[in-house]
Amino acid sequence: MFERVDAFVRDARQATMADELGQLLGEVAGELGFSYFALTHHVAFDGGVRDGVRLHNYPCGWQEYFDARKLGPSDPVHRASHGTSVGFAWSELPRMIRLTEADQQVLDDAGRFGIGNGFTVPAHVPGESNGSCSFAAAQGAALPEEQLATVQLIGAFAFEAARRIWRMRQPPVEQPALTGRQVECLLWVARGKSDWEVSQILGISHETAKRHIKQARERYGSSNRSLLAVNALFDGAISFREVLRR
Amino acid sequence: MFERVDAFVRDARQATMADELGQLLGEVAGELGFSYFALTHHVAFDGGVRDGVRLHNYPCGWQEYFDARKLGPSDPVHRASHGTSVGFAWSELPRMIRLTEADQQVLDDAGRFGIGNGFTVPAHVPGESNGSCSFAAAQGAALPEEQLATVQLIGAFAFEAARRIWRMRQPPVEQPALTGRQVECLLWVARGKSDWEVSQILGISHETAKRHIKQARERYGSSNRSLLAVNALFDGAISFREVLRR
DNA sequence: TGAGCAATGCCCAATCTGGGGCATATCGTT
DNA sequence: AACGATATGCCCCAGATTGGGCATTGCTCA
Repeated sequence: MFERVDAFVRDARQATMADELGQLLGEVAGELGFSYFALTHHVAFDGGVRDGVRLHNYPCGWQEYFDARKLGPSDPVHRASHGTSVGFAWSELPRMIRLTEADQQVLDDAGRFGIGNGFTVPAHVPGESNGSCSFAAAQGAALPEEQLATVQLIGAFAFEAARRIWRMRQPPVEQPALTGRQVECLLWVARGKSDWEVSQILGISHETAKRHIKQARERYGSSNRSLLAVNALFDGAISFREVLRR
Repeated sequence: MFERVDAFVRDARQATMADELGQLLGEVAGELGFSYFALTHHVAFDGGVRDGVRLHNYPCGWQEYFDARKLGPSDPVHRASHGTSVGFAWSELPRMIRLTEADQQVLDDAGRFGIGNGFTVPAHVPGESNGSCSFAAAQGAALPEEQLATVQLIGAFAFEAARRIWRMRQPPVEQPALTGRQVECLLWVARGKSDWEVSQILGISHETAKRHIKQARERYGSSNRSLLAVNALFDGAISFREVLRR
């Protein structure tokens, strides 16, 4: 199996086009005993090239179903993947997130489209949309349970290859990271401090603190400090651990 | 090799204490041909139990060197790991980030401590500190280049095991119960809406929206809406997926 | 059937925030 | 030497937020 993984990693590194990578993924998925694969960013797709990475061989109609409901960020499998750093079987979902009725509906509908049980490997890079790479059996077919380690590897390397290809396709605006001072201010903002309090804590003027916070907002395009805190937490610029420490 | 990985994953899942996991990591690192391992969150450590995950067997003195310079978030290897979703050899660093003189100094100093070349596997979970799991050869020794796939697997599963152990260690937080309306308002607050906008969206008066938001703040003891959003996200009253959907 | 709570509404006043603009000093890099 | 990025400072001002208080309606549960 290791040789197969190695071969996939080598091929994936060579690939220069999305279709090529899709082809490779389809082949390896089949060999591992899966009918389907799906490598995607967890964003709502509505046609733009800049939407994000997406490669899959799900049954006809599923993508339309998925997009019509804008499931990218809210699909239960995607949501569960936001809470872990390694792959998991979909049968674990109830232990990972609270499944709402809408979630259950999505899972049932997937079954109706012919999608059975599956494995999903999360792929998160700070500052980018969250993503994942899934492998699924056909409805009714058994999931090759012993393949989690292999799938974990294939999924991770496939996602990285996809990132590389998408970066080549549109190398554009690299989002300027927050400056050190902006992060410091941001931490205190997320801790509920006012501009003035932040200035006293950091030993700078009220106006300068305001400025750093304003620039952090602009970096994220956040209209106010609440959304700023949410966005910065989501992409890892600051973490709950730091913010709520002590 | 796959059996070795499987055995590690099984053992790691059983582990209930950090030291146990460290022991397992040390063993597998040695078997793979590495002298050192380091599994850590990328935060500045200053002694608190809540600082984050950190397990390593680096040479005596290195941790003090590292902490004195607060390298957690700025260490060049850590920084490089923030730009990828799969493991990489440290020899790739110059192609991944711009190495400043300070970075070069850190790498040179690591060599003086006896740390040679290594592999690092990133581990990111939205809303948590970034982290990674590294394996390094002794200074002068060759890096087992063919082990990247194995290291990728061990690193990922080890990090997840560490997250599980640290979560168990954290004291459980009791949830202030929010009313349904409070949660609805809160969602829009976290999305960056003003009181007035929330009132229009929910079809209630400006004053009533203010009231719900105020009461939600009081439930959490949050001094303002930014901290309210952070607290509510942290304990799961609202989730990134709901907030950032669409 | 009365207490408690969720949800709704309104008013006031002090403070905070967000959007402008202007300006200087210090770094690197080019 | 010029440029860009970062960090620092100050001013103005409209609108948003927060912290008080007061009051009604409908529901549930003991």
